[in-house]
Parts: sequence; C-alpha cells; structure tokens
Amino acid sequence: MKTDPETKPDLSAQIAKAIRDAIIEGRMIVDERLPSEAELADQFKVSRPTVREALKRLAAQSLIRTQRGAFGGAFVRHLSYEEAYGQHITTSTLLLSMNAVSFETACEARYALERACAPLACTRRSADHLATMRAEIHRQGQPGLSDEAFCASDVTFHRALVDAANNPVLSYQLAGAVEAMQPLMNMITFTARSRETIVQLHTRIADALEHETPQQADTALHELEAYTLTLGRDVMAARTRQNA
Amino acid sequence: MKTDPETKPDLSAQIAKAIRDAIIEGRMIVDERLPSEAELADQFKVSRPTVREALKRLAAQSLIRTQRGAFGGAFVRHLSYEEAYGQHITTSTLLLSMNAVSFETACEARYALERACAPLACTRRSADHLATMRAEIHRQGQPGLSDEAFCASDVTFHRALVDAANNPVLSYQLAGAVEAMQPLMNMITFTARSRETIVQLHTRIADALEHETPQQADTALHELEAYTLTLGRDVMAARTRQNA
DNA sequence: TACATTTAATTGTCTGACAATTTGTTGGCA
DNA sequence: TGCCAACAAATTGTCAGACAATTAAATGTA
Repeated sequence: MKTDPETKPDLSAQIAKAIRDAIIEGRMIVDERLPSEAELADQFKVSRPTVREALKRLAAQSLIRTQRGAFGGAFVRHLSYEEAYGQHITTSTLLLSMNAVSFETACEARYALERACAPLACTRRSADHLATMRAEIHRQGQPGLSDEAFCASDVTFHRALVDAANNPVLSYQLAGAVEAMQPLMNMITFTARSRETIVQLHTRIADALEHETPQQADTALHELEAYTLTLGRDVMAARTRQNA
Repeated sequence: MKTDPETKPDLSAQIAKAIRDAIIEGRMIVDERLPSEAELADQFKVSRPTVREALKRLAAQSLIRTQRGAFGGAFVRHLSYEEAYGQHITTSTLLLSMNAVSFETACEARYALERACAPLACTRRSADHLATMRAEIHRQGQPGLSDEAFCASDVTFHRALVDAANNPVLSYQLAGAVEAMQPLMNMITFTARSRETIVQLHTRIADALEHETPQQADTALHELEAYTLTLGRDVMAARTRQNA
C-alpha cells in the first residue's frame, strides 16, 4: 500500500484511497484486521491524527469498523444490504433535492422501475407480501389519516411490491427511487377524493399480483403514474401561483 | 445543532450525524459555509481533531468540501450526478462481491431494469445515442478484441441504451446495476461464436430503438438475458468442476 | 488606477500526552 | 488442579498546543 508521491489532495484522502482500493480490489478480505493506527502512521510516514482522519473517512463509507482495546483495531467490514440501502437512500434523496429534479422525471423513473418488477412479482409474490399490501391499502382508506402517514403507507405498499419480486438487487436499486421520492410526494395534499382513486389503483395492483396477471399490473401502474403526475402538477401550479 | 447527550458512539460520529442531519433536512443550503473548525470545537465542546474527524466523515460522503485559506472552510457541497454515480457504483460493486449475489439474480435485475428503460428510450433516443450504440456494436465485431475490452464495450452499449431514455434519475439508478455487474461479467470468456450472437442481439436492440418499436426491444432484451444466463451458467459449472 | 506586499483567517499536519476499553496473563486461593 | 481477581499490555478515543501552507482581503506604493 503506497501513496502516489505527486498528487495534491490531502494526505488523509490519499491514505484513505490507498486502503479503500486494497479493500475494493479484494486484497483485504472481510473481517481482516488493518494494522494499528501507529503502524499505519509509520508505513505512510504521517502522524497518527492524519491516519485517523483517513480511517474515519472509510468508516463513513461503512468500509471498516473499529474496536477499542487490546487486539482491537480497524477491521474490514461486511457491507450489509441494510446499510447499503441507507447510504443509497441518503444519496438519492440529496441528489433529488439538490439537483432540483422535476417531479415528472422522478415520477417517470419510479414507475418505470416498478413496472419492471411487476412481472417478477406476479410469479414470486408470497402470501406475506400480499398481506402487507392489503393491510396498507386498508390503512390508506382510513378517514383520519394524515398526509404524511398516507405517504408513508404508500411507500410501504410500493416497497412490498418491489420486494415481492424477490430479487435483492432489484430491491436495493429501487429502494433509492421509491424512498427518495418521499419528500417530493410529501408536498402533495391528498384529498379524500384522490385517496379513493389511489386506493382503487392499489387494489387493482394487489389483485393483479394475486391473480398473476402481469399485464393488468402494468396497466394499473401506468394509470397510477398518470394520476400521480396530475396531482403533482396541480401542486406545482398552485405553488407557482403563490410565488407570483 | 446539538449532540445527543446519552448516546455511546464516538464523539466524532455524533458530531458528524448532527451536521449531516442539518444538511439533509435542508437547514443548510448548498454552498453555505459551516463554522470554522475552531468554532465547531467550541460549540460542541470538543477538541479540534475530533471536529476534524467528523468533517472528514462528511467529506467522505461528498456532503461537504473544504477550502484552505482565509474565508475558506467547509462548505455544503452540491452533489453532482457524476459523484453520486461513483459512490453508487462503488457500493453496488462491494455489495455484489461481499454478499455473493448469484449471477442469476444480478442478471435478472439488470435486464429487468433495462427493459424498463426501453420504451422510454424508443421515444427519446437521440442520434448521438444511436451512433454510440452502433459504434460499440462495430467494435464488438472486431476479431482481436480482448474479453475485458469486449466487456467494457458491452457496458458502454448498455449505458447508452439507458441514457437514451433521457431520464437522469433512471440513468443514476441503473448505473449501479449495469456497472456493478462488470466484475461478474468479466469472468465470462466470450468465444467468437457467443460474440456473434451478442452482436446480433445488440443490433436488434439498436434497430428497435431506431425504428421506435419498443416491443421488439423488449423481446431482444429478453433473449439477451436468457443467452447471458446460459453463458454465465457454463462458467459457473466449469468453475465448480475445477474446484471439485 | 493598477499592482505588489502584508496581514489575517483558516485548514493541514505534527508531537506528545492521557483516558477509556478490551484482552491476555499471572498469581493467589480453595 | 481449577477458578477468580487483579494487573499488564495493546489499542483506539480525546485533548492541548504548536507550526506550516494557503488563500482572500486589506494596505501601501508607483
């Protein structure tokens, strides 16, 4: 592990990169212990605080974990789906908010991806997934529900749809798209009328999965996309009027 | 910005979380300057090295950037698509390799997502995207190409397909799926015979996009998935034999 | 005014120290 | 012998203070 001698960025960044590359390229395996901070400082010819900054960078990316005490130290971490989800969602959310992605674009992406899951979900959905979807549909029909709670339930419903495809890679990729859109969706006010329409479409989707009719799921998702889009446009239009 | 007084994790982690939350919840906007390290140390009642470790954590997540000199400091960073891509791909690649995702699962996810793009790509593809795809198809037909180069060209081709949908959110989500699979794909040896089959399928996909026939693109992608799967299975079978 | 110089603010790095935590070891005791 | 407590060692976590490097603003000068 060596640092490039002529590069400009911070020493701690260089060292972090050197170690990161070692992990990513498989030169260090899961649960392998890194040299102690003092040893790394010697190896890289820097002080311990600099090494520590590098290690904290890696910890922030969930690439290592540290343990105090004798025979403690930094260990290569096993990246779990849960943590990867978390990072992915954080990044996606920021990306959407900072880059002012339009509601249309986000919506289009989300439903395109969900439609990709539908055929798989039709063949693989478990009773559990169906039950979750039915339960959320029921909740969405309750009159006293706040907009936020309705939205959260919506996310749960759609995650169940995605998870029903029973493909962890798909679930991971889509978690970002669905959950990252929640802040955008939260801006929508769901009237009793619009909730009714959405519940009907959700019911059609759940039915399609239960009866294994992918074509109907596809159609319902198309309609839901179109409907969500009109709701979103109304909000945006109202907002524009307000600002003008 | 305050730290939870009763939590156990490192001070630097707590401080990083406090600042991260402020950024994610929009309490700090892009390009806003954070207090200097000395001020943060005062605010949080910790030493400067501890603050620095926290800031390095945030820098590792591309949430802030730092600038030296007078009126320098840490600034909330504008997260670009390119950086988000990079992080997403790194995480996805690690996830695939560490969790021993099967070739089948990864393949299924990848092509399901690509099929989701196809209809959009048919209506929106630019001359540029088509040209890229044709160029890569031509390259893939060259006899002297190494397996790695063939693979890289394959990735470029498929990224062009995804980008043709002209939806940055879709491109971002799929970059992980397509590029993260490259290490898995690299294990495959592409014979002249299999390359010919792939080139034919790629041609059909490009044709479908050019003629705006989404159904044909869908079919070709299904066939490509099935074919890739058989290639992958052969490799796995050979590998198993070798180990036995 | 235009340009060079100084100055102040800020991050980057180092040194050395001590606290906190965990593990292995040793010694005493039954 | 076998068990338990105290101790030693290794390692990360935190702190204080210092100096170097860098950069923008302020200042002085032609």
